[in-house]
Amino acid sequence: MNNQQDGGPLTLRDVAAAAGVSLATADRVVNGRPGVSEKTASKVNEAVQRLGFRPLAAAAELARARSWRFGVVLPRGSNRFMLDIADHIRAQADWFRARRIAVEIIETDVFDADRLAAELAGLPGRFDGVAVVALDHPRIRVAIDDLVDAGVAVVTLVSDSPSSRRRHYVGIDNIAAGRTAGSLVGRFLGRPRGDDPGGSIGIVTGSGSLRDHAERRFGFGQVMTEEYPHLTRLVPVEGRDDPERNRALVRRMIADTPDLVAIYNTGEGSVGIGEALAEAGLARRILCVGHELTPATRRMLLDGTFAALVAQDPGHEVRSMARVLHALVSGQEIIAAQEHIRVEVILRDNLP
Amino acid sequence: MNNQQDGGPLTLRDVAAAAGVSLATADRVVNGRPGVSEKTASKVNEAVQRLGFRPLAAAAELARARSWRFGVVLPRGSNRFMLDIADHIRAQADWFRARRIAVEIIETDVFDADRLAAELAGLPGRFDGVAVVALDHPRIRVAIDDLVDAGVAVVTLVSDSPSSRRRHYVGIDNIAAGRTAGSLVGRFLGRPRGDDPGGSIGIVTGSGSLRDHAERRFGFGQVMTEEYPHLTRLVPVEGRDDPERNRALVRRMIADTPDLVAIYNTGEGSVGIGEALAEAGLARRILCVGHELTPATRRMLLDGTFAALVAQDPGHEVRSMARVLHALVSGQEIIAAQEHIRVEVILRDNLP
DNA sequence: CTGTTAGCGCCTTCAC
DNA sequence: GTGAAGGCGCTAACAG
Repeated sequence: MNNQQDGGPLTLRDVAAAAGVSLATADRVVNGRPGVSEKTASKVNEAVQRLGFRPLAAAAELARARSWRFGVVLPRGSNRFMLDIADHIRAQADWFRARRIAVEIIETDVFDADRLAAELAGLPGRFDGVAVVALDHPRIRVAIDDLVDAGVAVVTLVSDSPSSRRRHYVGIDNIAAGRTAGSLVGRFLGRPRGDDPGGSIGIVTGSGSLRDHAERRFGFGQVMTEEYPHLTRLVPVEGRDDPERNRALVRRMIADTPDLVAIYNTGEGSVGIGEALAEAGLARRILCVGHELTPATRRMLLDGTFAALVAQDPGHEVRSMARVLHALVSGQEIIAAQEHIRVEVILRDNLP
Repeated sequence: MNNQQDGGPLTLRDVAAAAGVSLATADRVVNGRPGVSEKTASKVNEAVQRLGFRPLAAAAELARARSWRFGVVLPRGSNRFMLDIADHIRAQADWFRARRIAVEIIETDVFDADRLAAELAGLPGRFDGVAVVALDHPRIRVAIDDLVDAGVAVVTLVSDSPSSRRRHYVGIDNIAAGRTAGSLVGRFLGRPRGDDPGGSIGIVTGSGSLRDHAERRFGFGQVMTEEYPHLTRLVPVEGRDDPERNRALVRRMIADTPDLVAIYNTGEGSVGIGEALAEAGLARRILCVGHELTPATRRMLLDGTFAALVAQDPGHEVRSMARVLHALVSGQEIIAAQEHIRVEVILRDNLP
């Protein structure tokens, strides 16, 4: 790491001197601004290379003296996970302030494409950067592309709109998340032995049309088909992430499925599943795997109702969103490796 | 988040004006420096509260114009995981440079307490902050405390010395990591059914005296005893994290243990275990759980030799170390929640 | 196309 | 105990 012959830290001024140009010219080259001849530019670049110059971020930030407005579009009301996202944004207030970033959380009906599209249409001019919990819907794609065309830096958050021209997606690979859930269920149930008939697996999902849930079901199904063909998957039931609905659905599932051995919930509202099982005296006897760490799922992990959770860290996601938007608006590079959001597996024993 | 009535961003100058003092005095109060009377201080503090002032990090950093020297003491030669740590430190070079931090990696024989203690004794004066992969040994405790007394900010990395006065430990809870491994092994093997005799579990460990490995064995044993008493744990064998030794040990283990059903490796060198199993035609038939994601363990996860890994993210650890040391030397607060290093579970399906 | 110059917001001598 | 003034390294007007 001893990569600089310390004769006092290297500044742009040193580079300018070494290249025989003025500070301003060196600055133009380093920041890729126009108005410099080919040869002067290469002289400066050569000096940058030779001296190993890197601009001091703090000084650049101070001198730029620009402030930014970011908007974060989240589903209104909503579930614990989204509330956590909002809380983490507020918890980052100092980070934002220290970078002259004003953040506004905009709550809207994300599940209604028209409403969401209309909301997005009103954003240019109000914000320099926008993070949105998106829908994979043609109207949303257009709305996002319009935002991008209006010069707004756009990233999707948690739920992607991959066909849009958003600059970045902050969230997990939901197919991988579903596969992970599938492997956990399959392995936890164990290999069939002797005359073991396998059994049925119930699938509770939020809605058939949400991309993230669909991807999870898809990944789950992949693993089940490939690796655990002796297990039967029931037709997914839709509880719209609502504990009450989930409870009713699971009650019926229990009644209708004598060989039920496991339940996979692709979304929120896991607590309803736990309640239905407890009522039937089946808690801990039927294997449950769900998503996201919340007070409710934490409790059910600790009491054994749920065996494992597949999760994404909302804190990481918010910090990543902040870094990425800031990098995008201020023209810095984003370090992909650092911004990868992991699919986490949480058992009772590695609860954070 | 609309917490500032924007009339242009708030600066220390505004606070000084509001409190009726000079910039310098306001600065002294805000940074808790001496030489201000009680009443002036409270006037300033009141203004800070009322206006909701937060200093702009970039300006502070620039004005401080101080540079720091950090040293990171790592085990010499060493395994893939430690090499990854070193690589991540080099990959953070820009981050460090942008904060005027010069980092030096110091390789030493961490496993020899005297050698390590001597190395640490030579550090004061050379560094403002030191991160060390420590040993839980009285001599190391003293060496760390001496460093702290010499005014050096010290954090332990990956392996702790909890009785020392190090300011922070950057690493995972190894008991939790061992428990997690235990739950994975227990659940993957499945509940005993009918006349199922359970089986034996081999334990491969680095050395009996390393604290992290001992803690992992302890956590693993806790879960086994509590939850899976039908499984027999063999006496741990010590392979010093060396693939060759591990291979020989596992060969013998296979020969001596007809009912071997699983192997848990608390440390490195998992590849030797995989090789021994492959030779015996037992790969994928004996359940393996190990630690840390490396090219070798990744391969064995993909081919099914290992069912799961319990891991810590070296990238997170290096970034956390950097943030914490920087915060310590520059007198900033550290956000505990953000610095918690997670015990990760990696399956084939959620490989990053 | 290139150079000069005045700050960005805070910290740190140095006087008072 | 308090204040005035210069500068940290870079950027962005403005001249030339």
